[in-house]
Amino acid sequence: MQYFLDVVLPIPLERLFTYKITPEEATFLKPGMRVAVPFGKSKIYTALAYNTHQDQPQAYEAKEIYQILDDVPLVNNSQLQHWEWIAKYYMCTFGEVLRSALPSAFLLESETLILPNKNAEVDEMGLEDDEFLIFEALQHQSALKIGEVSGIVDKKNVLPLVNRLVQKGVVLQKEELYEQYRPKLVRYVKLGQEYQAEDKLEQLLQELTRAPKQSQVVLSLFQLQAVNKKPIKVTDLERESGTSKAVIKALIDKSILEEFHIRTDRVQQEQESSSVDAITLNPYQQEALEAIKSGFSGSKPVLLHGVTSAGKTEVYFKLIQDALNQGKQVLYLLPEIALTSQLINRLRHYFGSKVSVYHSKYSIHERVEVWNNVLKNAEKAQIVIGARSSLFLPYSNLGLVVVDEEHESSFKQFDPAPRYQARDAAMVLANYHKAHCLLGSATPSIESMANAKKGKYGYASIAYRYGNVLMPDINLVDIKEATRKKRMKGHFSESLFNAIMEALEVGEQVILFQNRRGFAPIVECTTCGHAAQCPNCDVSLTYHQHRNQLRCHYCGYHMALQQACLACGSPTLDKKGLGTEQIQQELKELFPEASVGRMDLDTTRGKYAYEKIITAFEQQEMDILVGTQMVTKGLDFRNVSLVGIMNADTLLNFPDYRAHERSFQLLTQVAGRAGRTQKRGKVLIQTYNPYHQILQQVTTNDYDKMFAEQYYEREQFKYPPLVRIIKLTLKDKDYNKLNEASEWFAQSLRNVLGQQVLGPEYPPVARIRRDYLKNILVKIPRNLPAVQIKNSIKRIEKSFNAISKYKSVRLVYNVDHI
DNA sequence: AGCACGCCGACT
DNA sequence: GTCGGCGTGCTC
Repeated sequence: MQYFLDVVLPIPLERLFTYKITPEEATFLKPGMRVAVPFGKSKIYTALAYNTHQDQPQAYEAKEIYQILDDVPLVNNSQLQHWEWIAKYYMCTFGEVLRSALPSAFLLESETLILPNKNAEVDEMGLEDDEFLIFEALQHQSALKIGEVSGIVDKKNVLPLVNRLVQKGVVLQKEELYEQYRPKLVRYVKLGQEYQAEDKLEQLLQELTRAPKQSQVVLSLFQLQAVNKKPIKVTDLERESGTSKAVIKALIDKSILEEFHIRTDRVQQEQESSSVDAITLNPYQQEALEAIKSGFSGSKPVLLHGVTSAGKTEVYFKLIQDALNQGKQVLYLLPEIALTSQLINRLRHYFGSKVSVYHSKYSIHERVEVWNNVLKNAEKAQIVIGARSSLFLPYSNLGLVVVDEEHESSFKQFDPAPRYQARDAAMVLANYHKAHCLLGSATPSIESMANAKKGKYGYASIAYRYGNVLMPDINLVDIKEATRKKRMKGHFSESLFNAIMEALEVGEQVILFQNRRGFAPIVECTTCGHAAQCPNCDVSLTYHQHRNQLRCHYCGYHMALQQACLACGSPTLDKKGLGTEQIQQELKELFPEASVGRMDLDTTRGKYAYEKIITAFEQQEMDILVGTQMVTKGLDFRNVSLVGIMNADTLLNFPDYRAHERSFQLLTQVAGRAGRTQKRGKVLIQTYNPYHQILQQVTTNDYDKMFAEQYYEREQFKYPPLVRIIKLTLKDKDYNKLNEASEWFAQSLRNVLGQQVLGPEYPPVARIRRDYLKNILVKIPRNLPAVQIKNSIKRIEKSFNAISKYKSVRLVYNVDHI
């Protein structure tokens, strides 16, 4: 009897692939195990076993699998179910979900190796120059990778060359599968067998009198051993003895020391479960907790709406404790930028070693370890705190999902597929596990609040800040007026300037928010009006001062700043607009005594860059911190008394139906950084438009009014949450082809779906990386079945793909596009 | 997505 | 004349 295995490959192809397996393999294989399979001409890929069966494929001869990679499933059934839901709902393939869900170290791919053919007589004279180069290289090296061959002959495409060599019998080809994950081994040393006995020490030191460094090492080893009985790390010994690895190596070579390795987790938990004082809630928090629990008992997700600094975290902690007491796992989701060590430390403080962290700044190895711990339901992974990808971990026993900063738009993955909304996917996940789900925010998203009002979610609120701290005092500064009266110092109004001065005088810190990185967005010629454009995208280049460069924020293109205008040659270049860099520089001139830090994408690259800035600011090494969105999240700085928003209008004028909602959220969140202790914090918002309703709502902290107004507008103009939106983006290098293709697509959609189809329209940036873009929006009324409409769209896509002239046009779906 | 195959411009 | 550009088609 012949058995077959259907697998999912981590590629954007809709269908499963079928491989031949033996009866033994059929018994052994379970869904969710990884298998290595040959795919295409020569490659070996990692695939996920989906199901086994006996239906022989008719149209082709199935290949055999190459190898089974797991003893037990790496992915459990509820994950498979959940991933399938994501693929369906967000209109992408299972393979795409798989690719982003599994840590990359689990997805091995083969690499072609070139080996010398030992058995062949090689006619050296019959070889071309480049063939000879490879032949010679293989006399010294046992194998070459394709990339290395490429380097030796300095060519890009070396496959014809390799094929010629194979034909001439000079080399052999082999596909090697690399295991990317290696357990971390720590090197330890102990005294060699012969020297274990007490009395040998003296003799040993005697022997080493002529090697002072070596005897120092031996002495240090004894000292370390005396302090505790644990094994001694080579690194510790090196430090303690003040010598080098070479000295220790010499002792190992002499067999005086013996080395050994112990496998350790990269993900270290320093703190042991500590018996910390129980969390005590104030009456407001207690009330919220009761409300949440009553929502949970009705099996509803609950929205916790607590003002900034209300102490939502303590409420979460209580609920986490409850879940742990029931022996359940907890997932605590946060947007990437809010995952600070401040919070992680607090969590570890209460829950000790039960906490695991999972996010993109962790290495692939660390992610593998967290994955395995969750899979084992290990003690140290009872609580997972992480960014959106942590909802893909192999939970078996989830009791609580907390989504903090629920309103954050970064929960929606933008690129690549799956373009999922982690908050929504987390609720679905919670549902599969029959777990409780809590959404928390100081400024809930319109859709979550709408769900709460409809009774679909439970609702709890905390209206007062923790410890009776007052809400910050928020004031608007009219910079139109100030500019007219010439009362501006650079980009600072007099009021903001004075407020900064006052804060600095009493030794308090200031945060300034400017939602744009770089120095000045545009460098424009005042003679001819020309501004340098990106050659690949339809945007002006942004000037970055620290490198004196013009950069494109879409494709990364950069060039040196020109001395004269590229169009007319006159040197009258003027910097327009405002970025964080420029603010920083102006501050240095206005407040020469103050130390000014900057936090944006450019200064927070690298694993610890972000932490460093925060720590420096926390420890008051900086007086003023200038930053983009990053400064709005989850940071708790005690000494900040003033928050300034350089220009609120850039936020409000964003061309997007969510601009107002988002402005309110952002401004309220930054404002919340001010005055987290007894003294009332001060917030100054500079704007050209002080009568804007959103700014009024921010100053009066009137969420309800904001919600009512925005909800009304969404109703009027048919936007979420009243409709669902699917955005289709078509891309092509050819402008005319794209236009034609998108008209075709939009028309076909209209034929089926009628007036719910908008566009095609160019997005604000109509060309990115040499591709022209066009968007089509499909609005689905809440009362219509989304599944059917998605199927209709998929059908139209099929017909579209059958039109050969549109072959090159790429199509991207974005479901629930923000 | 990769990757091979296949057909056209710019260069040793 | 070849090298290498990317358009097109296929992957069990």
